[in-house]
Amino acid sequence: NANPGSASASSSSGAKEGSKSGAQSAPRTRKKRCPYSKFQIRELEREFFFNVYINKEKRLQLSRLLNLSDRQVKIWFQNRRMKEKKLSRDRLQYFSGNPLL
Amino acid sequence: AVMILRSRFLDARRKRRNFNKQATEILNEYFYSHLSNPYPSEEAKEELAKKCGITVSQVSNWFGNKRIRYKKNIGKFQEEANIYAAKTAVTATN
DNA sequence: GCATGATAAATGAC
DNA sequence: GTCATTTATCATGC
Repeated sequence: NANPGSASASSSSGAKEGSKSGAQSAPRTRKKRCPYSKFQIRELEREFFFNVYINKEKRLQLSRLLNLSDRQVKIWFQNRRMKEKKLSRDRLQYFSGNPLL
Repeated sequence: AVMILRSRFLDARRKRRNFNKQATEILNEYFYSHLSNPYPSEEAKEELAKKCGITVSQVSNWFGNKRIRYKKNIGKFQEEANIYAAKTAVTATN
């Protein structure tokens, strides 16, 4: 898997786009999608259960624990909220067809 | 009990079933007749979903997959493109 | 064994 | 912030 979840971390901080000064790099290469580990998902879901919106403080704390960037944690919560909304829509449609079971 | 239903529902989400041939025909017909801009509006998606007997999300999924897989290998879809191009041409003349 | 539909990271418009 | 989307990955069908 080569996930940064357990201990062999190398991604988050290291893979930053080095476009501070100097030559402005070409159309910034899109970050390759890397699935998160079970541990990372569990912790993210745990926090999501308590509050769907995470504050900056807990975000930084969680990002350090999971070896993810704060941006990654922020985006994960955004995507997770969208997922929850879609699940609600699907559930609604699902139970609308069946009176009960 | 609720949790059981929920977990069963979540598991069933990814149980994939292929669309029937008619639905695929409709989707492909729209895709190849809008090849320059294969982005159906929300209203168009709803209409396609209705005609295909699937959900709007499934229509979005289909177009998302179709766009990238077409772009990634146009040659593989050339034959398919020609078929639907001819089909739309026939319907246009009628 | 790939084709195909659905989901998970990541981006960008607004 | 939402939300449509891109891209890779997953899980299944056949």
